Amino acid sequence: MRLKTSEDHRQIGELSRSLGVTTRTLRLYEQMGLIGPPQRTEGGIRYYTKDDIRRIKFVLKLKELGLSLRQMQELAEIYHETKMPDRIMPRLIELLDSHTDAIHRRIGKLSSLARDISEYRKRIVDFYAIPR
Amino acid sequence: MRLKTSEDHRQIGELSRSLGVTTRTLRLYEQMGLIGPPQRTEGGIRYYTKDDIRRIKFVLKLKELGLSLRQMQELAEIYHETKMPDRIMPRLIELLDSHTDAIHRRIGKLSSLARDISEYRKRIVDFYAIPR
DNA sequence: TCCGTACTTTACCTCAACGTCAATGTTAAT
DNA sequence: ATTAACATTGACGTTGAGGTAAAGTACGGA
Repeated sequence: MRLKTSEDHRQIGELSRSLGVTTRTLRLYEQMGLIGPPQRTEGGIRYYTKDDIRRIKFVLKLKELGLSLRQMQELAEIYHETKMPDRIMPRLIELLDSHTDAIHRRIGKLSSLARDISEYRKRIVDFYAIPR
Repeated sequence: MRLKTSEDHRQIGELSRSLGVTTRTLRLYEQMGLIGPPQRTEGGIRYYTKDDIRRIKFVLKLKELGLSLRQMQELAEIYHETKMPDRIMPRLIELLDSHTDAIHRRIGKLSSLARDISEYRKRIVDFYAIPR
């Protein structure tokens, strides 16, 4: 039997499939330092432990919440410097807050944009319909 | 006196400034066929007429409404094929409509995202605040 | 031991809409 | 004629988040 999905060690292909990302993504995150490098076999094949996987899921969650990879890199740096979540959590909250603000601003813009468009559309339709 | 802002002929720098875009943008739009090539002096310097400028403003308006350059290219092609706005207006309306839909979808996503974030934030704050 | 599949790294490609040089040419005014 | 300010084209860079291909290696089952 393959080592593929034994209790605590999953290799990249299977893991990526189960997480809904590509292997490229996992390697990229590793390369960017968002996740720590996992253990390897003699031959160099990555094997991810439960902890690794939790870490990855955390990163994916943050991404889903709209943090950019760059921001997560920043968090990872703080994390490595202090090793304590005491420092990282305030920063994370800060990032989430500013992101929320940005979202609300964006929503505002899009709303007014939608209004503009419908107005513009109306003018076009009127102009296009009446002249005949 | 410079020819820069004489009645009907404005050169690219002054025009771009007054429109709030860069010269690069105007040249790009021309290169992409979104706006027709303006007259040039003997030496090759672009001089924009009022008509040119109206056209540019139209393009910028559409852009403001969220049309991509690619979509405007498409419109320009239709326009060149038929030379009649009879064809172009329905297509423009179509594009505006689909764009409006996209905006509303995007707003929906962002709204739920904002909710997710605030929930997540709360969990973090709770977890961070209580344990001591 | 061989095969097929999964894995490895490296490196270039994608999209959008420009930004930013660089090297050179044109214009208008003095 | 010189100079300052502007213009020209072309090419490469940027941002974000990976995609894709190539060429080679590792592993597990038969």
